Amino acid sequence: MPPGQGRADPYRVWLSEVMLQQTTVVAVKSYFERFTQLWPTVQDLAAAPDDQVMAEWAGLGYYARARNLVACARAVAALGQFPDTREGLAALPGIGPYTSAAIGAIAFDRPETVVDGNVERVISRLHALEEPLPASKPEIYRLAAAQTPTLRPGDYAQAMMDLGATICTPRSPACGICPVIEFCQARRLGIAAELPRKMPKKAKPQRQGTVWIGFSGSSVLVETRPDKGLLGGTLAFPSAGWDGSDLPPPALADWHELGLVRHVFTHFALDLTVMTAELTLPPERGRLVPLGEFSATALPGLMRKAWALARPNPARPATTRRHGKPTSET
DNA sequence: CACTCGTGGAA
DNA sequence: TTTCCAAGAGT
Repeated sequence: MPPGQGRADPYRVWLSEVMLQQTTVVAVKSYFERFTQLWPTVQDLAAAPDDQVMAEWAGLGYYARARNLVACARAVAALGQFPDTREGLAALPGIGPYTSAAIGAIAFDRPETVVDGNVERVISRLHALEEPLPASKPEIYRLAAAQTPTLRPGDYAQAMMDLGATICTPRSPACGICPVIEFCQARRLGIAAELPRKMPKKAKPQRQGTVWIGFSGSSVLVETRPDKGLLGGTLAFPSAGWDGSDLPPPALADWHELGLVRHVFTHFALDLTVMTAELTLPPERGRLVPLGEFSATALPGLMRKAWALARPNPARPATTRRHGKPTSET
């Protein structure tokens, strides 16, 4: 997508913008390449099975994005093409205020006001906004809209985001090489690095839970999680105690403890006890999958950590199978 | 409007 | 080790 060279493929713009929601470019890159290779067009993606898309998304996080991605692809396939207006785009699942504006500007050359975290920071500093986020968002949007050009709005939007990502960074902004330093009120006041101010965030509560990794010969017991809620729609091992569910083990068996997995979600931290057993009775939930057909890459990060303790042939045996406090407690 | 929803890298 | 946080959306 050379700057100023016509328009980018709406499908690729959409896919990349959705993947980049709250996710770094480095983390997205390989996923984007994989998705566009597997599904070159929105029609291809629309025809893909849900579980295959979920498996390819595994590890990227925020799994509602993957579920909305498929729903959106199917809606667009039914329409025949992507809507070319912000309103039309925003009506699709997984496309909100930011993404609809970004696609409109980048793919359809529309002068939409594109405001992401980068733009919020750049605008906050340019105008030295002292009011903390998120209360300052309406004012940020007004100021951003007032300086959005009608010429090459897509390049402008990406330039603003690149400025925030590479120069006007959250910590230690590189004001010395900033191309718009002469317009920056925060720099003039010497408070650039302190903006935007933010409301203090709540501490993360600690949760406990248990995950059961059961084997039956050369098969392992897995389940697909409900679409709603934590890790919604992902492949997982049966678990309980941490996500609102309080189910018993998925099968009556001689479960024994393998260790503890620590994981941090957006709004809580989790200590998950990993149990394993050889199943001699049919499981009451989940399904047995032959290890030859099982790949940990289809699991979300939390479940990959648990699998690392239970997998039959650890390529590299972990030096520590137990986390927590090795000192006391036997 | 406050809360839910992942993950991994950097300071 | 702890904290922050990254091209937000849905409810």
